[in-house]
Amino acid sequence: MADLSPLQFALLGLLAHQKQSGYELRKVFQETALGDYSDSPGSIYPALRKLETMQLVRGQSERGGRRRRLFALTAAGRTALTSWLMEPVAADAAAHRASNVELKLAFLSDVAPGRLESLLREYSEILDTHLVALLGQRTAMRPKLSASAQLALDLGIHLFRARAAWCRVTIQSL
Amino acid sequence: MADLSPLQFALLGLLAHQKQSGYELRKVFQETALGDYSDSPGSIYPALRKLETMQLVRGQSERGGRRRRLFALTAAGRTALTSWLMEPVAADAAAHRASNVELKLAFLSDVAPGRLESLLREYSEILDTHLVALLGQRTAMRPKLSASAQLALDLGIHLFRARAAWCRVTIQSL
DNA sequence: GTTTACATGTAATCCGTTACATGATTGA
DNA sequence: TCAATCATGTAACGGATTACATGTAAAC
Repeated sequence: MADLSPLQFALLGLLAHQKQSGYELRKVFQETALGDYSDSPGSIYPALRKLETMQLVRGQSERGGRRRRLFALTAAGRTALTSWLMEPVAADAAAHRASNVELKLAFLSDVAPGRLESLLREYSEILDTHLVALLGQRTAMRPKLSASAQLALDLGIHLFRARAAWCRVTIQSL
Repeated sequence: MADLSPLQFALLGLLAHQKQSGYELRKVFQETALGDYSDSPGSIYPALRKLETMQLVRGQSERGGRRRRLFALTAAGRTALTSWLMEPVAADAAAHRASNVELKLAFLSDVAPGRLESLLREYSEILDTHLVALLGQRTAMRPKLSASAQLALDLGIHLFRARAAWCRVTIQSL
């Protein structure tokens, strides 16, 4: 199974929710905070076509009114999306793709709602170990860092703490 | 002035601190949380060469011991770095490059320490307005979102809040 | 003397961005 | 009818990733 780009997973996730045209998908990226993808057609349409040749989505031209293509997930597409969501969080963390987890979160209910709690637990654990590493880095490098570099590191630590805290609260509330 | 990639700015910033070889720079990306750049030579060396042809850095081969090239900022390089740091934060925010600000933070003391407070203030303001937008989005879209999509949005909001809070505290402490 | 770390490079590839280009439909 | 929105595409470009490739010096 060739793995896909974050953009392609985002498209699969959105299509899992409902059939949409390229234009509609594009607007989602424009208007919401779903990853920082370009709102330009040059990214979405080629990505969709690629997913189509991989048979993960199927596009059907509507007739009547404006010409447009409605894309839907295929069974294979749903499988690909699901197995991505099921992947251990450690894989993303190892690849330094922290935001992948947050992207996954957005699509979980549509495809694999049972995965929610385990994903949060895994994420929480990864965050904790990463935090320990960052704190170690801080004490080790403190003397060598300029004042603002220390601030940058502090901000990083602060954000990881915030993530971890959010995970804990959210797990509690389940 | 052609603008540079985040990686190139990161390299300039690191070189502003001290002369270093490509190998040393590479290790910084490997070992620290400075952006999520690859630790592979395929990214750093070409980027350095490009900076060199632009005359923003100058590399000098050391003789004796191992063969290696020590890179240093040129005057033009320092100017380019400084003007990037001085750029209004709004420009980054508009380009959806939130993490650019955090990258800038890391290098501020070495080049433009006076910029620290104004940068934090600008960032803080941008974060606040962005937060308002996100909260609006949440109330507007709440009914249409799946449970996990709401969680993803919540996490996003939580992290922005954490950033904003950190800014306020840090500004206070100056 | 052989492994490990130092040190630099190139080539293939992929993918996102930017910019350009086209045309249909709706609404004022 | 004229502007705005809907809707899709392509072409050029840049830059990062991956993998490959090479060689030296230190350490054991």
